[in-house]
Parts: sequence; C-alpha cells; structure tokens
Amino acid sequence: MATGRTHRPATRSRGIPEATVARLPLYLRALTALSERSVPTVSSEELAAAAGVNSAKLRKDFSYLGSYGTRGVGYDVEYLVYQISRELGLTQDWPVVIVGIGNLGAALANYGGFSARGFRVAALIDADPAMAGKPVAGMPVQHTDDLEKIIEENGVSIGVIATPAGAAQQVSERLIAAGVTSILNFAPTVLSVPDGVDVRKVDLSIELQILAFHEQRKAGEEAAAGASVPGGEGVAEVPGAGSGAAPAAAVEPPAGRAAAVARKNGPEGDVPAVMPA
Amino acid sequence: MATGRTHRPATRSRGIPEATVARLPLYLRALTALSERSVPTVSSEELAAAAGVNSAKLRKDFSYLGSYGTRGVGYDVEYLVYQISRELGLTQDWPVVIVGIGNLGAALANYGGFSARGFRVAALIDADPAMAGKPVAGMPVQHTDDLEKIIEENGVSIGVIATPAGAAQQVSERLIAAGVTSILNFAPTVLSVPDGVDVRKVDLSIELQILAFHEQRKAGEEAAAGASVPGGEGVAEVPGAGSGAAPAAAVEPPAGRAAAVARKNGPEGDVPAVMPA
DNA sequence: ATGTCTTTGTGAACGCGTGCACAAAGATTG
DNA sequence: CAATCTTTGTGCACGCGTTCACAAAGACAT
Repeated sequence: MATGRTHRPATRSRGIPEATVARLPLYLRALTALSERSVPTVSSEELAAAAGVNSAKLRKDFSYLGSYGTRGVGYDVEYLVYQISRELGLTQDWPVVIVGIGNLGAALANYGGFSARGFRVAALIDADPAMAGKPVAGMPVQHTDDLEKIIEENGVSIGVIATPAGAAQQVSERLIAAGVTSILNFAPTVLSVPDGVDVRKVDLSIELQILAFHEQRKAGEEAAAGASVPGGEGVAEVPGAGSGAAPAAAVEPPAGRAAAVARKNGPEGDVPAVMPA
Repeated sequence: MATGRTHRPATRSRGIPEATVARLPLYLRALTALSERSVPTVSSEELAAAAGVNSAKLRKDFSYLGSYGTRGVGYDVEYLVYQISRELGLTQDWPVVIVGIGNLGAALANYGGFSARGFRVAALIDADPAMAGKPVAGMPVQHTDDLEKIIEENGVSIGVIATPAGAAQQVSERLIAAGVTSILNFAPTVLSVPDGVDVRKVDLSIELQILAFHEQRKAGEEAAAGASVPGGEGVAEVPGAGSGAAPAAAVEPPAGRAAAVARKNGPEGDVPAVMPA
C-alpha cells in the first residue's frame, strides 16, 4: 500500500482504533459489491475473505461500531453498508479542492473514485496563469490567487495537494489558514502542520523503494540458499527469464567513509524532475 | 499517507523491522537534500526534524543498519546516503512496467520520481489496441498481448497496476506468472497473490474516506464541546467560513434494519466510473 | 419446548513499535 | 593528559494491534 502514516499517535477517536478506521473502507467496498449482487447477509468469514483480512480481526473491528451481527446468521449487508458509511461520514457530501493540476492533479480530477463515494471536487487550482480557465475533467482550472475565496465559499475542509514538492508546504499553509483541516498530500515532502490538522501522505517513490527493499532481499536469499548458477559472473543471455529478478546495472561504489566532505553535487545528481523524490 | 499495508505480517527481513524499512526512504530524501546543500554531517535531532519523526526512533532505526554515527558529532551525510541506498537496493537499476495507461497510468509514466531513484520505466502496457504505439511520456504504449515477452526480455520484477478494478486481478496473475514478484497496485481491489509476492496498495478513495472520518469526528466534537451556534437548523449564510467544515447535504436515511432484503441496486447506486471505488 | 448447530462477540495472551532516559563513546578544550 | 561537553546507541517499559480460542446467543429442526 502506498500510504504512509502521518497521524497523531494516539487520540483513539471515540474508542475506534485507527487501524480499524483504516480498514472500514475496505469492508465497505466488499459490502457494496455484495449489495450490488443482492446478497442479503454475509458471515464474518466470507466478508473477511473478500476484504483480505482475518475473520477475527473483522469481528473485532465491527465490535467497535456496535453489535450489528446476528449469531448463527451473519451480518445484514445493507444495514452494515449504512452503518459503516455513517461511521466514516460518507452520508455527508464532502467538497474537496485539488491544488496543482499537473499530470497527477489532472489524473486525480478525472478519477471517478472520488465522486463515487461522496467526495465532490469543488475546484481545481493551479499556480500557472496559463492554466487558468482551461477545462480539466469538465471543470475550469482556477488560479491560486483565489484559493482562499474558493475554500471559504464552498465550505471546503479537505484539500488534495498535487503540486511539486517545493510548493507543497506553502500551499498547505494557505489551505489551513483558509479553513482546511484535512490534507491528502501527494507531493514528496514532509508537511508540518498545526495540531488538529490531519495529513495523509501518498508517496509513489517511497512505495517503490519499499518494494525494492523486499525485492533485493528475495534476490539475496535466493542466491544464498540455492547455490545454483554458481558461476557468479556468468553471462546471462536472457536475464532472469523465469523466476528471480535480474537487476541490470550496479551504480556508484562506496565513495569512502568521511572522504567527500564538500562535494557540490554528488554523482547521485538528482536533477529535480517534474516532481523530485 | 495513502498506503495500505498488504504484507506478510512478520518475517522480519534480516532483522530490520518493517516499520523501519518504511521510514528509510524518508530519511534518504532528507539526507539527499542535505547532500545537495553540501552539509557534511547531521545530528539525529536535526535529521529527525527534517524527516518529521522522533529522534530516538531515528537512532533506533539506524541502529538496525549498523553503527554509522559518531558520538558527539552525528552522522556523515554522504556515507549514510550510500548505506541507506544500498540497504534499500537503490544501487541497482530496477526496471518496472506500468500496466493500464489511462489517466492515472499516464500520470505515473510522466512522474519524474520514478526515474530519479533508480527505477526505470521499461514499458507501458495497455489492453486497448487503439493505444498501441501511441507515445506516452516519450515511450510507445505496448499491447497486453506482449506482456509476458516484455517482462522476460527486460528482467522486470516490479509491476505497477493502474488498470480499472475489474482487470487488476487478472493482470496481476499474468505479471506474476511472467516473473514479477513485487506489485504496486493502484486499482481499488484486493489482489490475492501467492506467497513470496509482495503487494503494496495505493488507494485514493480509501485515503479520503479515512480523512472524512476524522473530519466528521472533529466537526462532532466541536459541535458537542462549544455549544455555540445552538440553533441546530440555523441557516448558515457562508458555510464554515473560518474553522469548522460545512458538510453540505445529508444522504440516504437508514432504510430500516433487515428490511430491504432483495434490492436490485440500492439508492447508493454506484455507477462504476472510470475506476470504481 | 428442547436440543443441536452455526456464528458472533470478546477475554486474554502475545508481539511489535514507540518513546524515555541514560550510560558509553568520542570529540574538543584547557 | 584530564576534564567537559555533545551526541549516539540501547535497555526498558508501555500501549496498540493481532490472533487464538471459547462462551454466549440466536436460528433452525424435531
């Protein structure tokens, strides 16, 4: 999953553990699918399988919401859909703004999943004057100058940041000053926000790096365990055809402990692309 | 953060806790920024602040990697950058494929963060024949028919799925059969994969739902605590101008316990958009 | 009405992650 | 070389989250 956790640690909300809250949308999705197939009831076992979790965990999660099941039968699908929706606040309409209409921002604006669940894109905002007025996803992009006005007029409390990293902190401050109290941040930066403001982070490159870690570990284990293909430097014609991955080129050797003290910009030369990692 | 966790629970890899691994990319980013500014060393306190974590946590995290600091001084930036890069496997080149070149897939292809950190987009794959050959991010889209061939020829072990929900499971199976062992899934579905395959999930609508939960809770607390604005149904002229959010319309009342048994498609009518939630 | 069978709801144990607080280590100064 | 000061590395305790396992509750059959 590509979701980091930037949350106040404890503050168990109304007794519902944070971990449980994070799973409720998962259950809701599975239940919605069942509802569409007109399935009247489900057991914890079935629903857990559909959501990809342990059935005991699911039952405990639901127990925090109340006793909504019937022993010997299971859970009423429609009823549970409503209860979870209500608990998550999806029975309300949440206007959101997307700031930063680049590749990602435009994709988010076009993403159907938002409107499908009670989230209404109230406005698209970008700092580029050339973007102003341009329609994206059937909606004219507005300029950053009007950010505060837009937030207040629409009663927006949730903001999505899809700007380059450099602009994210400042944008978040303006959003918060205007009344936003929840932020979904796609920019690869750590946002510092005052207490009471929730930030959730989606960072694509971090997710890939975590995968790379496990991938490397797998490759290492494999090499260590089965001592097959012993010819270390053997010329592999078709690299990794089949199982094991085949990393292509090695990069940048050590560089010596505290050697390079004042190097202007190391060989790792991160020329910041559209959105630097 | 917008990252769910779909991971084998324990299996502490080589003694490095999963939670630590998830933070390493964060440290790496902060360190890279310092490196670019030619800062030679940092204390755990400074680096922790830059990464947005507790300094004790950071030191403990680094202790899993080894003793790379110098007491009384701090950590050598360049050296630490290398060590973390190596630990994460970023000193290798990781070819990835992106499957599903819709709005999101195209945005991902254009996203600079990938190539900036050792991840090379080896191919873009889409099931739509009309897309085949079309250039996206300076690279021709290839058809799904060639998926296996592409994976094997390029030694790809990491796949990114950005297809509609309905296609994701099947795509994952083909990727895995062809040799992919790590998947970053943007489709709103629970993928079931064999042991040994890592899946990380990025789900935009889930992140928003979690924010909505907290947002609702804040609004509730506010209403409960400060009994100001007592006129429950009072007509708010400018909704939520300033602090509290202003949810607009209420949706779908209860529906009565086990009443609606066999409803074809509830009022929640989820007409699946481009990417259904 | 009684018994059986299914499935929930939860008490309890365990393990991981976090954060405090401090001793050990090394740099630096006199 | 000794004293002081800074900062790391970690032992320990605490709390959250997960999982097991089972008693209680209700449906259903007889």
